[in-house]
Amino acid sequence: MIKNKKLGRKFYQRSEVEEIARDLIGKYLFTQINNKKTGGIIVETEAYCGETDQASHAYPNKLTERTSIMFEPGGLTYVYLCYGIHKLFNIVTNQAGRADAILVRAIEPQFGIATMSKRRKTSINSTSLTSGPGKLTQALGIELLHYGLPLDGNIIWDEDNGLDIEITTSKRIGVDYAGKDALLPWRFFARDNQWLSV
DNA sequence: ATAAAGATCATT
DNA sequence: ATGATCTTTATG
Repeated sequence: MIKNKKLGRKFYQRSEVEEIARDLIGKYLFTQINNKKTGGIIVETEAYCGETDQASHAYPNKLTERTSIMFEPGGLTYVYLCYGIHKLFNIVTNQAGRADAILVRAIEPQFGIATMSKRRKTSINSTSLTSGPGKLTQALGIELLHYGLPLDGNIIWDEDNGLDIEITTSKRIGVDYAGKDALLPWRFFARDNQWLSV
């Protein structure tokens, strides 16, 4: 019997962002938007640390209108527009004043698949349904207006479950501008999963 | 007020 | 490989 449970503040407010990014693999991510519940299993994440990590929007503790939410306590969303086209979904972590966040890069679709394929304009069993950071936000209905929402179970939230998944790491995708930090092994993904990005 | 740069994706 | 597309940020 699998017991589902929303993840609490304690989970997100730990100080090691890469540890949380790893722990998120295998958890559920849900949205309830326009009266449609959609979601799946997180299979790929990336950790970003605002204080030390040149790849982070908040490096080096850079406070702007966009990054301000990252300085809030963990358990909020950070949504931003990438390349003028795609909305990327992040989860803010750590304590107030620590600008860490985790980019969710791929999920394995599980709930509301018909709704997701309609939003994506892809066939219902297409492997490109949620296999990338811009794709999953489109499938889940996440928009810029969802910036700063708490992951409290009303609109966007995570749930624990009984899954035990083998996790692999690599350098992060698309952050070659980050110098030395581009090589950090801060991308986490479920091994041999068909719903990964790229 | 303007310019440059993207944590990507679909198409060629 | 390349083009799309537009917000955010920095600079003048």
